[in-house]
Amino acid sequence: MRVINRVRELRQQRSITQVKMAEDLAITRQTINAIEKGKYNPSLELALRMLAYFDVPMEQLFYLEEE
Amino acid sequence: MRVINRVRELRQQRSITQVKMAEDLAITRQTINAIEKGKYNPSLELALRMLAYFDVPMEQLFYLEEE
DNA sequence: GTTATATGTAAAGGTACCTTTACATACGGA
DNA sequence: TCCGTATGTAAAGGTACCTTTACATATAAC
Repeated sequence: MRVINRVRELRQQRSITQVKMAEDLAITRQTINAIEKGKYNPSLELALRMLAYFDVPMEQLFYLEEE
Repeated sequence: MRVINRVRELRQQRSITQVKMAEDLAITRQTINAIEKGKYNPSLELALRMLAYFDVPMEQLFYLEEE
């Protein structure tokens, strides 16, 4: 059960750079990049902050891959 | 920005024990207990599995405490 | 062709998450 | 009382998350 994320898609839809998003969320650019590249999942807290940032419900940003 | 969770409330509403919930989710009872007691937050993956388990949207199980 | 912007990646370190193993308290029923 | 069930908690170990620092490539503008 992997977690799929659409961070890159939503970020690019809004024409936001990794740098700006990192600043806005008070985290590092490397963290954004690693999450977009699927290196690891964000913590629940960071995931919730990203939902608020993009103003979307969970299922539009993170969801479980079934198998 | 703390994460608030209502795991205990939803679990008890459904009359499910920590033991059964842990078995159903294939995790340990200690993990359920620690999360209910606020010792730490679940990973995003486990949080998503709990949403599916209780069949509720994110905001009914986990949300950010504002301040 | 140099500069600025955006992104990719890596190593090292700290903390959070989750496990296994173990012991403990509280409660209800036989 | 004794037993079974439910819950609380602790220590030790492994992996995941996130940081700081650093260097790297690609592109577009001037």
